[in-house]
Amino acid sequence: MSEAASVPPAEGQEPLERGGTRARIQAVAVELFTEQGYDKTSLREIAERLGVTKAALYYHFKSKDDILHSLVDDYFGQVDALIAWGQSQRRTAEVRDEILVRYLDIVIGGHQVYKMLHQNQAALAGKHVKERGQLFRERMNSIIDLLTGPGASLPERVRAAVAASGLSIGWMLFHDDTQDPCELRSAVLGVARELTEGAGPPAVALRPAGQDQEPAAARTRGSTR
Amino acid sequence: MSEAASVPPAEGQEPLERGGTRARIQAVAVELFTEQGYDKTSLREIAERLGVTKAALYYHFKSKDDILHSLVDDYFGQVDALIAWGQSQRRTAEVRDEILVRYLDIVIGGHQVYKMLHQNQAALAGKHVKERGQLFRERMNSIIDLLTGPGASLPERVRAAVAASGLSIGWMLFHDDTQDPCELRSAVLGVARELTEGAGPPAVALRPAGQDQEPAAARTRGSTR
DNA sequence: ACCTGAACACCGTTCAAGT
DNA sequence: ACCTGAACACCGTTCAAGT
Repeated sequence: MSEAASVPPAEGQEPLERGGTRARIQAVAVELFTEQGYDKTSLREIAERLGVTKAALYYHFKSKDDILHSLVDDYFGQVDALIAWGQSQRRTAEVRDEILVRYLDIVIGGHQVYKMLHQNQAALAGKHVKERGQLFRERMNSIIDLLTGPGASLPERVRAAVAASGLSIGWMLFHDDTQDPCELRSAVLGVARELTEGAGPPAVALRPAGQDQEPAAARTRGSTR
Repeated sequence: MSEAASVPPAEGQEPLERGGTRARIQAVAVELFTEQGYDKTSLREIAERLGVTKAALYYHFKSKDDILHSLVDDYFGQVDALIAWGQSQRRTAEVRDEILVRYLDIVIGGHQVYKMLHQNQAALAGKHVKERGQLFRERMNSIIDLLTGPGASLPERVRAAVAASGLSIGWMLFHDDTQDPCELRSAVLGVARELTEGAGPPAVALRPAGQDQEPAAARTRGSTR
């Protein structure tokens, strides 16, 4: 049932768990947090489903909050890696497009966790509003910077914000209803691309002026297929 | 401090509150729910801030959940009214634009409550997932229908979804940082308009073909100023 | 190393009782 | 009509103790 792959996974900063109880706790937690919400899920429920006592959970995690944050770290770690990658690249249209694609794939891959996080934003915001609570906002601002450049105007930044958050919103909104995820991926990506193309540092005209035939019509409808 | 207007407000379906204790509870609740989150806010805190006991709150509301839902009803009532209005109108480009404007103004007017609801989505999803929990999704689907028409393709529906949710996301994301809300309103609205123009039932060409000068350039950048 | 049993303060909710 | 005081089951957390 909860058998790991035959080759042991590369050891991260977490101590390697042999019995896998820690991972089983995470799996049950992400399921219940998504179904019922973080605060409505009690540690007793998690413990009962695993056949242990409440107190046993405290051997593996410092607190209930710590379980949630172990999940958060996994997800935002991917986003942070993407942002770091983007910051190391030159600011070209190709890189900006690649950021959209990679960000969408992170959202798609972490669909379950992302949905859970999105529903439980309040639980992420601790009383000490120093680091937490602004998790989404911080990342979004970094992504906006990558998509526009530092000195962009407000309308340009709004376009980038709607493009990036539109990827996740669009995916989450239609994912449960669609029977063709591939088509949805293309549609969502198409909208985001449309909002970001022509963004970035003010470029000189690339094509010699003169033959601007049918420039609007081709962009208006989603021609991703 | 908490003095009502001199002219008594029109009586709704709620029993008219003379002392205004009920309204005071709502005001304190919306504040604390936004700051700390629904689940992290205890009834004791609300009661203490009002100088009453916990049990006193149960005279005005059936439960803690009931306080939250009284706030929800106020907000979604406005959205439902907009949707009903939209459904009674003809499906023209003007009506679709008016829907965007009115929806944005609802978001702006209910900024505080909207932010609170968005952060506490998990609290809204009861265990009985019949009516609740899908509050946002239901409304969004109705708005998408109004902006596109029933037989729209997936890319068209995604465009409308990103446009509508972009209004609220864009507003929430930049509102705290901007010092010119009017400029932000224009920028956000501009992006949404760009995503919805050309939507709706397949229209015949409105202008006689022939003089399509510079159609794309003016639309590409936000020319709201 | 991994888990239990019992205790702690706090939570939402109820209800008889007061004015 | 409006509110209190005391009780209820449940929650997250701790900790000495077991293997």
